[in-house]
Amino acid sequence: MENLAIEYENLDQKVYQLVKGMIENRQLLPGKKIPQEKLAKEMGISRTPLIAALKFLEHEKLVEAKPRRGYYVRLFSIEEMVSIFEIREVLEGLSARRAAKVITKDEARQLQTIFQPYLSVDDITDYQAYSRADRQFHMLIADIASREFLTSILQTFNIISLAYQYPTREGLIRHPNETIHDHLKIADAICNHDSETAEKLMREHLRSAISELTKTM
Amino acid sequence: MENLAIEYENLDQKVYQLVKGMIENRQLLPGKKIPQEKLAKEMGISRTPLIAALKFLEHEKLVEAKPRRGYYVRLFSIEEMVSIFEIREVLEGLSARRAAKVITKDEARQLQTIFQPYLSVDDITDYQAYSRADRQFHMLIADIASREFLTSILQTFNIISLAYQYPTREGLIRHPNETIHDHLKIADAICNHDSETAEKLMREHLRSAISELTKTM
DNA sequence: ATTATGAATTTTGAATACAAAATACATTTT
DNA sequence: AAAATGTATTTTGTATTCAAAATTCATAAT
Repeated sequence: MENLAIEYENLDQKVYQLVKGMIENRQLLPGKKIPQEKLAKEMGISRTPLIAALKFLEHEKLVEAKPRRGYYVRLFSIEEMVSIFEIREVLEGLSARRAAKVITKDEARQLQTIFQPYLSVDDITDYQAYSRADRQFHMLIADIASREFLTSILQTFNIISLAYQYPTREGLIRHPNETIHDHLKIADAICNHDSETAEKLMREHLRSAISELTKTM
Repeated sequence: MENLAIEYENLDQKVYQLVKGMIENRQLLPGKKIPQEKLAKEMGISRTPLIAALKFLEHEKLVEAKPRRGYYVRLFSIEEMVSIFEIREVLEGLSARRAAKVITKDEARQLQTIFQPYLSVDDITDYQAYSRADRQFHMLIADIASREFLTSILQTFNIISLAYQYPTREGLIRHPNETIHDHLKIADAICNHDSETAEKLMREHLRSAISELTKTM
């Protein structure tokens, strides 16, 4: 009677992923209007599933709906960025704590790998690559934590994505030469199952971004 | 050139509020399918804006889309409830801290008013009314905090709403006779601008719900 | 030359349309 | 009677349509 259910799917999620990707790699720029007809044509679909995807993104605050005027890629003020990082502080602190409790050997290897390429470099200049690594790092920790969370509630907040909309240096607030140390220490704490330290370090890491931001206000 | 813009609006948000309300007052029950045609007719609109609203609710996890099968009101397992409360712990802790910093005289009065009716009662039996007060209390704190957050990022998570989907006693996990004291102390701390204590008490309050929940697992 | 006006064009919000899939119901088979 | 099958009905996902609103662009007025 109940389903060993074949799971079907609809276009919503695929289109959502695509558009989100376009925002993340700056094919769609903050502040710019999203051309519905054009985009839909490019993807070979009608406006209906595109609008569905935009609704998701609107809810994630990655996109803004201006009624009768269309959808725009969200552009954050410094003040809003501070809010985003305050929320990240507590949420990713929780992620780090939980990740430390449930991480597997394999995931630990993955986590350690991300910043491997930068260990021997003493001045990091490729911001784009480092920004990608940074995001990957924070996302992976959220993913690991979310496995045991059973729901993937944490990622749906998507607060991490918002953070990279900062207008300079590929969304990086502090210089890679500084943050690389934070990242390595956090990774160590998580891999050593030291949940208390992991939470503490992650919070401090994000708090540093906040002080940096408030300086520019 | 730029707008002192008249702000227009569309049906999405109104329909969203309506459907959300129906879920909150249990006119639509957890696990039950949402009858689109019927609902749309009742509201005097087409399915288009209703579906838009359901997409929002899906993203908030208040509703679940089963492709080719429709939308269902979300039913949470105990494990998922624990996750929800872990997230509430850190997020509402942050809210309480910020609220304590920015609360006005007027808002303080409002906050103190919510549990006024229960001060003289020594056995609270109207769970429905108390549940409403409880939600109002947590929401108000989030609102106050969000004013200074500039974006209303915090409420959009809507994690608070999820919490009341718990299947017994109108979504209340601990008995009102116990929680009333927590609430009064939290309100006091916030009204006295004691942000540290406010955060600590709010966290403890939610942590108690978590232990209660884990007992039943 | 800038600013204002207004028609022409494009875009939006929402209803409607419709094929494909799911569900409900009746009928037949075991 | 229970299970399986087939048919009718309903519902879903997506495209299409269309009026109302916004934008663009050309022209006229200051």
